[in-house]
Amino acid sequence: MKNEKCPVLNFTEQIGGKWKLPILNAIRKNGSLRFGKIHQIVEGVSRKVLTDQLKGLEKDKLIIRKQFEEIPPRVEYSLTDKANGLNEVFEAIGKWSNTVDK
Amino acid sequence: MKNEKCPVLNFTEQIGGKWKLPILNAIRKNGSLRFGKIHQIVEGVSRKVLTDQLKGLEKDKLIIRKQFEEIPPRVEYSLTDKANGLNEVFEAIGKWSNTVDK
DNA sequence: ATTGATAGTTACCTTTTGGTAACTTGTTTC
DNA sequence: GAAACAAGTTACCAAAAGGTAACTATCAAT
Repeated sequence: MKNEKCPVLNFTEQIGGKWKLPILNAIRKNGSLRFGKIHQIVEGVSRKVLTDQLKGLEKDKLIIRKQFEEIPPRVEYSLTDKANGLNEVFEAIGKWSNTVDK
Repeated sequence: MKNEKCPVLNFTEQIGGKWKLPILNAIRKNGSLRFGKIHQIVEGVSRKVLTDQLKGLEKDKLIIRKQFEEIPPRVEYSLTDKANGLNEVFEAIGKWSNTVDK
C-alpha cells in the first residue's frame, strides 16, 4: 500500500541525514561490505553513529545485515532490492556533480 | 575547476538537511515562488529555519533571490541553472518513491 | 596470561539544527 | 490613529545529531 505523501519527503525521511547516502553508496559500489570496511570508506563517521545509521537503514529495509557466527565476529551488509532501486538516483547525482563546479 | 571529492558528498554537502530538497522541489514545480508561498507548501518549516535554508541555497548558487522594492515587501525565489540540473535527480527520486511501498 | 582481532555498546558531552514569540519596516486601509 | 500586510530579524530555548573514550565478548596466537 502506498501513501500519498510527497515523494521527496518519502525519500528524505528514509535516506536523509549526513551519512545514509554515503553509506548506501559505499555498499552499492562493493556489493557487500563488512562493518569495519564501511567505517574506513565513509570517512569521518564514528562507530557509534555508523551503527545507528545502519540500524536505521535496516529498519527501513534498505540493507541486509548478515551475521556470521565466527570469532572474531564478522558481519556483512548488502543492499536490498528496494535500495538497488536507488541506482538511478545515484547515477543522476553523479552526473550532476560532474557537470557542476564544486 | 572540479575537485576530486566523492559526488555523493558534493551533493549532500549542498543539499543535505531536512528541508533543502523539499524547498528546491517546491520552487522547481512552480517556476518561482514568494517566501510566504514556500512557507505554506513546505509544511512544518518555521520562518526562521526557512530563511536560513534559503540563504544557504543562495550561497551555493542553487536559487536566485529577487527582491521587489514594494510595500508590502515582495521577494521571489527561483532556481539557477545549476539547480535545474537536478531535475534528473528529482525524477529518479519520484520513480523510486512510486515503485517502493512506503 | 596477555595481546589482538571484530563488531559493537554505554555513558557522557558538544555541536548543530530547529522552534517560539516578539519585534521591525513602510505604506495602505479602516 | 490603529491595524494589516510581507518578509524577514532577534533573543532565547529545546531537541536532534554526532562525537569520544572506555568497555564487552570470544577465540586464537604468542
